[in-house]
Amino acid sequence: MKLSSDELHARFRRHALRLTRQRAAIYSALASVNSHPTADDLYRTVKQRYPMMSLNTVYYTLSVLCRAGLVQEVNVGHDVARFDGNVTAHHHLICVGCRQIVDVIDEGLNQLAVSRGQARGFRILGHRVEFHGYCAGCQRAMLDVPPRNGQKH
Amino acid sequence: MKLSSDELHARFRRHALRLTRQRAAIYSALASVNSHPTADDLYRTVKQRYPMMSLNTVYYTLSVLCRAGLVQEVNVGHDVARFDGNVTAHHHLICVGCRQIVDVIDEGLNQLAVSRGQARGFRILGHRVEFHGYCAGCQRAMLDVPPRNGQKH
DNA sequence: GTCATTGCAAAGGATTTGCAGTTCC
DNA sequence: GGAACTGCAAATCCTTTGCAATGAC
Repeated sequence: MKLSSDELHARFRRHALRLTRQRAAIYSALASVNSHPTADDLYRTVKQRYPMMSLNTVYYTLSVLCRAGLVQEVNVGHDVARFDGNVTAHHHLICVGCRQIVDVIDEGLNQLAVSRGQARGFRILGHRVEFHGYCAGCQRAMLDVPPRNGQKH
Repeated sequence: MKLSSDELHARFRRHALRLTRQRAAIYSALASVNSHPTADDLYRTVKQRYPMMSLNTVYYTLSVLCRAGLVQEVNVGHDVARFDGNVTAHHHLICVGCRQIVDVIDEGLNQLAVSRGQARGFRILGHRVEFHGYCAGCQRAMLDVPPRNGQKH
């Protein structure tokens, strides 16, 4: 959903972050979408309104926002980094066909813990669950076009 | 643990993979260790016995083994890829300090499922759970040296 | 006014690709 | 014998870094 200007200012102030036009644009774009875009996706989106925006700034801003906890980085394999403006507890469904990422909200998954015996003295800060599979669209596509060998994923 | 030559041949044959000296060395090195090495770690290990080994071959071999299911790629953030010769169901404990990865064997975690309502038509193939935290060693180190600001992670 | 942030260009580094020679099945 | 694998070098691509100019607080 769209973020109000007041809310935006409040969030940045709460985390003691300077609010620049670029940051507002990048964070708003990310927070208003649930598609887990890459840095480059965000760059292209934001550049439409701020043509002087540099990709570097997108990366730098995302790293600042990540560190502040306003944004989360999501990993799908070792390809490009993808970002998530939703920092409430949730997990992900990942399509190994088209790489789309869908949020999973499930209180049970939020409560997972490692047994004492397995924890090996770790102090656990959090956890992530990723489900891998084929989304509805990719399943349909596989029915239409029979699978080939050597297909990546 | 060390892998017998017979078992090695059997595994490769079972997956219809050609067994070369390089592949034997790479796979043995990975299967006999539980430290989740990078491609470069494996390269350096294996190069000691096979000095002509190329890093490219390590990458190529790992990709073949991954696709065959003899090896698993593990992601820790978006830095280097790390590999796991243990392909039985298990999950990971990841130290955000020193980046070490420790296996978690827990039947409960293996049984996780997404509720029908959340699955959005996905056909789930598998899932992974990552616990993030500080290992015992990093906790001790933090006590000795008080934390600084701006510390990555 | 000060210091973080920005934009540009260039560097860095993990991984992939092209290709000729070699080797396994 | 032929397809797959290997090694070398070069290319690719995401991300980071250096640095001077700018702008937020």
